[in-house]
Amino acid sequence: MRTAPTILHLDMDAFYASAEQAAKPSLRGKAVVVGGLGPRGVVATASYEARRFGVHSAMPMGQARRLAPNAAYLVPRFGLYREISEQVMTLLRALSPLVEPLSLDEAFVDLEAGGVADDQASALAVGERLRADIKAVTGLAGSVGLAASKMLAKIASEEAKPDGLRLIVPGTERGLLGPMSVRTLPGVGPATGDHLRRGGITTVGEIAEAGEDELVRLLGKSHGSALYAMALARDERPVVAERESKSVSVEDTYDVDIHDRVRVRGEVSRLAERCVERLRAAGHSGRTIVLKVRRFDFSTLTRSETLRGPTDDPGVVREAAARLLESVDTTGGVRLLGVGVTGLADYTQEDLFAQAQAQAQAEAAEALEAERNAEGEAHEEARGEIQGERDGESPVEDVAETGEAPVPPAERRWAAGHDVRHADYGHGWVQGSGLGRVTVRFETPESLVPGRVRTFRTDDPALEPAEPLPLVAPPGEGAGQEAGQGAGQKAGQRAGQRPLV
DNA sequence: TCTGGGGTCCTATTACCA
DNA sequence: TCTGTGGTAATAGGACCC
Repeated sequence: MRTAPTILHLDMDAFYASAEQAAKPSLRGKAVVVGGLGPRGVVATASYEARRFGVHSAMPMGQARRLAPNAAYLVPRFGLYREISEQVMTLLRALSPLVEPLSLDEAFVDLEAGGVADDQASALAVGERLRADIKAVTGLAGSVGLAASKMLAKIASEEAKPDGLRLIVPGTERGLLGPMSVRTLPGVGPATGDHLRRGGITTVGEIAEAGEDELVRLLGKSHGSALYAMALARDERPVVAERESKSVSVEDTYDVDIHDRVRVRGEVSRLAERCVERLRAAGHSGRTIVLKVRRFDFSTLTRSETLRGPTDDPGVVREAAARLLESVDTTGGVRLLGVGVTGLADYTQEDLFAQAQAQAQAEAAEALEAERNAEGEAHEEARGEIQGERDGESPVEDVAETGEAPVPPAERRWAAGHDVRHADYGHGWVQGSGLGRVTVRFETPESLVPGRVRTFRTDDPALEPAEPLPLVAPPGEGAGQEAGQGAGQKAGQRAGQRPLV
């Protein structure tokens, strides 16, 4: 057990929403909700202003709109968040080689391994400087927790929010934890929380009092003893940099349930392709294909199939997914479909090719033998994993692909919150769209006052999608460095516009 | 008025093999 | 040859996290 608080946990405050507020001056100080905007969307992040209305993460969007009808509703822009995240992670890695990112907006840092802090005072200094650096580089606020273990550092940063720093002094952990809800502990969600409550346990202190045997009885060996240890503030988990991923998956929830079996097959095929794209981009191949189906009644099931060797061939994955689908009843409709690959390997293309060839040969020989043995009697159900492309004439897909190419509606092409550029008015972002119109607010992260709002036809040739601008201007580059940006924006300032939101 | 998308880990059951 | 036995994969589901 460490005796100094040298594990740091950083948590960016309301990350997606804060990034959008930094990018869009007109949203600063206002309720902002980022998430899926479709009929089945949920909230990814709500700004602190929106939280005052009761909006929070994972809440259905419809409910959020009822609670905060005047908030700004935006679709997430992961490209932007990833860039900001990289800037933050770079600052963290300057502190220590041991940085463990948990997501785009969270990470652990082992300060001791970095040699930047070995006692309370130095840890505090590092934490405060880090927060200042993050603000200077990204313009955003992050909260820092410092403690002797991961669990406590994370609890500390939670307590520090928003825009704060908290250090848990070694030796005070048990007293601090005792009165807290069991839900504070990592790994205790709604189900485990209910379980414990039924066992008469609602606080961390009560877990400690109950004893390990009782916890194991309630929750099982692994979970029970892990939780008991946490309740005693025992957590020896090291900070691990570079955890390699174990699976890759894509899934889509549809705005309305799909009933048509042919469409279901078509969607599964598309998902398989997208999954393989991601798999390849990550330089991986995988051996187990997983199909996920959520039915109309929200019941979810998975079906999986393990191939004889890893693959990154879209045809192979598509066909495995299609086979798995055949074992699933979709009458009644499906709301979600997903395709994933696990059992990842980073085989090179060459290896894969050689392996596929060897396998094809082996199976050809096998098939020949079978043919000899089973005198013309039907094809034994050789599942033909690797050499799937052999039977390329799949009638199923031909049918599936006859579906007309969907024309993206205006709301998709001009997604709320995305950046655009207009030939005359410069840089702005989509405030809303529909009915052949798109409304744009012309402002940049540098704008000092909310920008002016204009409405265009969705097919206006002067309007085009644009990349997000940096939230903080790089040194030496002032505002207005973007040609054309000034015009619309300054016009708005001059006229003192207070556009409606 | 319902309930996203991307993951991780754990558990139970079954199959298979030596 | 029959019957356990134990280990390891594969499969399915569920909880949890951000």
